Amino acid sequence: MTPTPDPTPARLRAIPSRLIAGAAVVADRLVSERLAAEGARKWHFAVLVALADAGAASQAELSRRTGIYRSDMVAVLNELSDASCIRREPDPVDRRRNVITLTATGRRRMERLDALIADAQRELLAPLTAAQQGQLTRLLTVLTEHHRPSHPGRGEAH
Amino acid sequence: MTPTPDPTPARLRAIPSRLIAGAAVVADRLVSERLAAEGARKWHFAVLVALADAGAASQAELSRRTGIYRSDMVAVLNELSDASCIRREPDPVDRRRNVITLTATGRRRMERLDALIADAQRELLAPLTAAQQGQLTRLLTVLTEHHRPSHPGRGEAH
DNA sequence: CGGATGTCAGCACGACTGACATCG
DNA sequence: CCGATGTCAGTCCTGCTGACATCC
Repeated sequence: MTPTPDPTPARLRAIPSRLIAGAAVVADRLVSERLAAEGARKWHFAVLVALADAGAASQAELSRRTGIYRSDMVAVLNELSDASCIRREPDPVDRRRNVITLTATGRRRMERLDALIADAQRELLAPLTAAQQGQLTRLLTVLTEHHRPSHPGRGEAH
Repeated sequence: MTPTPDPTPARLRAIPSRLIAGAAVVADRLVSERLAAEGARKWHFAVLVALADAGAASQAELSRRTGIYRSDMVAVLNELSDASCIRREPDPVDRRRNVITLTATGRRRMERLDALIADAQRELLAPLTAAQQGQLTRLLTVLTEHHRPSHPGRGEAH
């Protein structure tokens, strides 16, 4: 009957950083569960999209596109390679680099995962109206954009 | 000169769960850095507030109020106890329990940490107008409230 | 030479599980 | 007996660091 009153003190519930953290947990669970059903993780999807949308690249470049550390990128690419989603070949013009290429299998997989993630987003944002969903993403975009590593103060002009 | 163009593909940047995750990283860094300057972590603050706002309680009850697992609560309380912020005494009426009480030292520490965290929130939300800050917290409240563990579908009425 | 690259080993943390003894 | 409690041990994941050999 009683709607399970939240035992969390109001003062804690009102802290924005805590709200964001809570939302992140929910969002991550939603996404990860769907992807897990397909044996994938979000990093796989991120790399696949980075390749599909911006073309073949070195591992370091993929790190920058996705935000994955280049140390961790190794394992992700190994898994994607084992699943024939990508090819990893030495760069003929720069022998330090590997050129990562998306395969047809990889593209199909990306599209499949894309659908799963879109579902998760829908479920995540379901409690909000369409207008509110737009507001939220806009606000978060401004916020994160403004807090980029290269954006500690307010700009790089000096 | 060029403002360091974000190499992240637009498709990835537009995913709400990714936006939220990014914001969570920023928020967590901001808060944790401030607290680290004082040798504290967010769990310490959460427990102190839970005690100050809702009164003395058992460890299990504190777990529910703060969201910290009762396994991990042990270490947090040990640290708070070492710093004389709380007292941990066996409950005379239920000998399984410990009664956790906030000390005067603990209350002062809580107030100190509260100020630090408020600073962090201000910095976090600085890129938004006051109205937008209100919108964001409201939207996130609705979202998280609606995705509570006891709230998977849309309500407990049936 | 300085700097980038791919790789590996390892750390610190946080969420979480399992087990256990105690007790209501 | 069932269930809650406090505690400990240990797992898994992730963000991140350090080091190293290779190469521009």
